[in-house]
Amino acid sequence: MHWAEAFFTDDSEEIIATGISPSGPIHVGNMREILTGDILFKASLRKKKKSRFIYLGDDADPLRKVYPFLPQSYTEYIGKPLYKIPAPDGSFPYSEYYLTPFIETLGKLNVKVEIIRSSELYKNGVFAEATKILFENIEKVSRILEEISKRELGENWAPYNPECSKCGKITTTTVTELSFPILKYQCSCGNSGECDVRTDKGKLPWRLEWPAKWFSLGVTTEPFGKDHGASGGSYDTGKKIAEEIFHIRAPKPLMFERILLKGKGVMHSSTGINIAAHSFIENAPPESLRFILSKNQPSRHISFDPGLGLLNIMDEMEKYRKAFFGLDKVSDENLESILFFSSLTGKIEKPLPISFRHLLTLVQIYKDEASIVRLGNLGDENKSVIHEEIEIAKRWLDTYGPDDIKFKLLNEDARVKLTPEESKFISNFLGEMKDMDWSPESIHNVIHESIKSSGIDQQEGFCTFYRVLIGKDKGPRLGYFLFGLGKDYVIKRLQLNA
RNA sequence: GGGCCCAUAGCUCAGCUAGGUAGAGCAUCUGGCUUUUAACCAGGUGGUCGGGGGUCCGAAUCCCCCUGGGCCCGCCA
Repeated sequence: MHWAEAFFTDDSEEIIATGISPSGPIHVGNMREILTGDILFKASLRKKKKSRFIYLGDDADPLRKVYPFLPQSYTEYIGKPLYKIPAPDGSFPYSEYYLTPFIETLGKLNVKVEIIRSSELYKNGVFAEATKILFENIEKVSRILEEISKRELGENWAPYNPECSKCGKITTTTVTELSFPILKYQCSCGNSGECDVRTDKGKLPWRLEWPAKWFSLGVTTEPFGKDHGASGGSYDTGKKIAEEIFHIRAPKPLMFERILLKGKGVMHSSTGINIAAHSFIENAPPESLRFILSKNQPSRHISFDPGLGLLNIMDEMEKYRKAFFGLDKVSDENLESILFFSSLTGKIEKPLPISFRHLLTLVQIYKDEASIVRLGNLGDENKSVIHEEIEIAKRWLDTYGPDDIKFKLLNEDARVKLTPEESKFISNFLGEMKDMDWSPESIHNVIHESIKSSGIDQQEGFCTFYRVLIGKDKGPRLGYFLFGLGKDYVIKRLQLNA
């Protein structure tokens, strides 16, 4: 059984939650969380469970540091909530600047999720009840944190970080007095003040905010990265607080491994080792990302390769699709589930009449879409899908295409040095092509005949064409290639080099 | 110091939740074919399931120990 379907063992209602901090560009590695959640959500619906799926944007988190992609001037914003500071391009606020492309990306990936900003939860008092309970049990809460996470909280610890009314930071305040719902603080900027913890004038610390979220929203299932799952980590403390303070069951956890960028290491926004999610799905087939995540077990890390590796993924996905429609064979008992969870439309898409790999060749030969459709024998059936696929193929080549898969025609007047055997072969071909039927198949046949009649090595023969036309030793299938270039063009180039 | 994940064919991985004759793709080999940006078709070879112990009629699967690799463990997320 598929991992997502095996995850649910009863028919109770599910509220599946995920959260990603919009503190920077959301990258492919971050997508594992939301897509794992989405796959679980869809699996629960398939099992006829009543379910909701929530994404919580942690926009109330403070800016931690000046990330490498930020100007140095951001030093002044460190410690302030992301939804209260400006974005790098001058727009406002910071959090929406990174949330917007992410939300667009979700749409393109067929992720239908309720989007909630944690700032709203504070503003609307949704956390008020949870906060009250935490304050009422402050002794017990701090003991749990200290015992399970094996750290000391210190004298001035409070279950709430107030925002300084003067400097706006929530990381520099020290609580001096607390009696729910009002708390007094002293800030290192010199200011002191009061704050109502039922409002958005501050924030719960992460280890309390997480279980408070479970309590306030009724979360039953939550996928999260392994960093939360370490012993003594935030899931451990959250679980205990859920059970002993809020008297609820902690959500069923699904811990997933990280996504690595092949050859580079773990994806991280702060190290620069990452691919922005919105950029990947613009420059590669979006369903490939869903396919990768639904096919792999969450517990396994994924070595992500947007170049040649992606082509293999596409080959595999096309094979799966064909197999689903009885046109190929794949021995994977989860074939149908994997395809369903990869789908961008809610149903399993038919395979296109052309592979992504072949399309990459066509878009390099032909400038106009009409020719690609004609030469690829694509028909009118999937016009808009094919249009989109062609655009993606072009962008993929520009963005991730490895050099040995790209080619450019040489200038029309370029001369290439050939051996006598090669020249003879070209001449033979020119002789034979005069009154041939100009179609990909017959071109292919004539090439083979010319190879035989000139006694040249087979591979040499093919190489000769590529050297004359694109200056490389390898290239696209010659029949289609020459056909697309046009008879006149081919004759011209060959005569010049014969 | 603590924790999690991974280890199954040359490579990438299924199979482990509920123990019952060890699987796929790629690579390789054989045969076919009018070879091309990692061609296609048919068939074959290939594994003490990391090591050791235990439970069991029976273990890749469950339990314990060990080894190797990856990752995590103040705050923040």
